Parts: sequence; C-alpha cells; structure tokens
Amino acid sequence: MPFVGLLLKLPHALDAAMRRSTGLNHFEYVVLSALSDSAGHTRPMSELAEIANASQSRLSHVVAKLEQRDWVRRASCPTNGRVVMATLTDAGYDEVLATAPLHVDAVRALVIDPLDTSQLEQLTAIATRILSALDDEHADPEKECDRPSDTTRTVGEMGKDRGR
Amino acid sequence: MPFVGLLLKLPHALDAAMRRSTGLNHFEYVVLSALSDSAGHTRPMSELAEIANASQSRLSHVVAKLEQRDWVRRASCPTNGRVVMATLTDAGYDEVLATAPLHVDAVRALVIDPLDTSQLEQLTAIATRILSALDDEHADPEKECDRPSDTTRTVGEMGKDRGR
DNA sequence: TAAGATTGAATCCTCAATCTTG
DNA sequence: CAAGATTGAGGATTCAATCTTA
Repeated sequence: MPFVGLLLKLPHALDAAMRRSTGLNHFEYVVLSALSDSAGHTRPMSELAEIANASQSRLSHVVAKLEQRDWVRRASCPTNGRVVMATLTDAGYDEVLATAPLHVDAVRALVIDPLDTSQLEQLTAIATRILSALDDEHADPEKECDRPSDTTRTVGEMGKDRGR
Repeated sequence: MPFVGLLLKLPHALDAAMRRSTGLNHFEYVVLSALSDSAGHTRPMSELAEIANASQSRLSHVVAKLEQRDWVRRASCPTNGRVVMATLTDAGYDEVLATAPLHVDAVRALVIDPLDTSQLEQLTAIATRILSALDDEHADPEKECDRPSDTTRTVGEMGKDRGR
C-alpha cells in the first residue's frame, strides 16, 4: 500500500516546505487562506474549524496566536451570542497574499510536477471521492450568521493562471 | 486543489482511527510494522527513520518510549560503533500482529472502500510517482550492517487475502 | 571532520474540563 | 441540556546543541 507512505510523507514535506519559505506553517496558512476565501474575510470559528479540519480546541489555540500577530481578530456574533466570528485583518490579508504563491509553488513541486496531466485529473477525482466519504461519517446540519456585506476579493483563485 | 484537503484530512483521520481502536498512534504502528518487515526484525535507527519518514530525533524519542513498553530493544552495532540497531521484541511482534488487522481495516474504510478498482490502481501509480520524486530531493548512498541471520516471518503481507 | 544517534527546551496538539448562551 | 468556544495540563514534535565513533 504505497499510498500509506504517501500519507506519511507528503503532509510532512508540505509543512516543512512552508516553514522553510514562509513565516507560517501549513496549518496556519490554511486558516488564513480559508478566511481570505470567505465573504467579508469573516467566518464563524466552528465553520473555520471544519474547513481546516481542526478541532475547535486546536483552532482556538492557533487563532489566539494569529490574533497576537494581528492577522486575525475575533468578535462575538451580534445575532447569536455563542458564535464567535473570526476576521482577517488587513495585515493578515497581506500575509496571505505574500504566502499564497509560495504555497502554490510547494504544492506544484511536490504534487503537480511529478504527475502527468491525466494522473492529475485522476488524483483530483480520487481526492474528491475520499473526502466526500470522510465527510459522510460526521453528517451535520447548517448554521447561519450574518457576515459583513462587502464583497472583498478572495485569494482562492491565485496561481491558477500560472501555466504548468 | 482538492488534494490539499486530502493531505490535511486523511492522515489526521487515519491517526485518529488508530488511536481509537488500538494502543498505538499511526506513527508508532508504522515503526513497529517496519521492524516486523525487516530481516531478523532488526534495523539500524537511521534506516528506520528513513522508512518511517521521521527525523532521527523524532525516531529516537518514539523508540525510547516503545523501549519502555518492552516492544523494542536497542543495541549498538558490533561492526560499526556509531550505528544503533533497533530490534522488535516478542511482545512487540505480538503487538504488531494484533494491530495490523485494525490498521488494514482503517485504511480500507478510509481509502480503499470509497474507490473503485481502477481508481485504486491509479492511486497506487500516483503515490509511487510522487514518493520517488520526493526521495530524489535527498539522494543518499547505501549503508551496511550485519543483521541476525534468521528468517523471521514478516507481517507486511497480512490482510492482503481478506477480499474487499 | 562528518555520520549516526541522543538530549533538552520550546513549540504544537490533544484531551478533558469549563464557561456562556440558546 | 446542547451548541459554540475557550482553557490548561499532559504528550508529542521540532530544532539546535551535543556526544561518540569512523
């Protein structure tokens, strides 16, 4: 089962590459990036935890640290007192903008470049399939909370135009 | 890039499944399993670190703990004083035998079952390709050290006969 | 001097307990 | 009482420094 080795080595290699070339580890980047992809650069903590696949506890600890660095700010939701909304600061957004290309580079070097086009398509389908099976194990309902209404640009599409 | 999400969630899910159903986390299982797949259930620490994709430091810490539980023993290599050989104890081998089916079950549930046969073949090819590219980044020469000469059975083929 | 390995300190993650709000 | 979130303690991981031997 060579894919077990893959699960062991690749995440580790990605994290190491991020630490080397940026001031963020992979998980911190994922959190900031998820916020930058959110409407108003804002999201409830619980949603953010789900997106980043972290426990609420882990996310709390990490966001506390990101807040100390002034990249994120937290505020309780006006319409639902037990929800806390995390918002990317301008400095945090700058950090995402600066880091995103390096993240793309790392993923490209580690995953995309070694594969040919059809393998990349296959991997995308496989990843989608496995993830949806994973999500089925903890089925859960929807949430709702107001978000700032401005339509800030997100960073999720960055790098897609850099041809391989 | 859905495979980034895969790298984030799958290893985490695998590790959690192992913790839940066994007394080992995923990495500890990998270490014991690698030893059980080695001739004489023995290997130099540095080789073991490579196989398990751990730093020597991380391996040292973990093997120290496994040694406390009497699952592994260490001894310096007679023919090369700076090499330390790690050996699986009988109790450690029993532990691997008990845990291996649960590991197989977890991998099956998380990776194999969601995919069809051709996707599984594709994933195997993809994993092999990515791993070999990864290894090329730290090219290194060979080592040599005597190992016990008995041909202990390994556990690497376990579970392969359990039809899907 | 470099390879193999270990150690300790600092950091990160997990788990269980807690707090607040609906 | 349940959902959302946080906290603190205990374990695990990393990084840099160290030790020993070829």
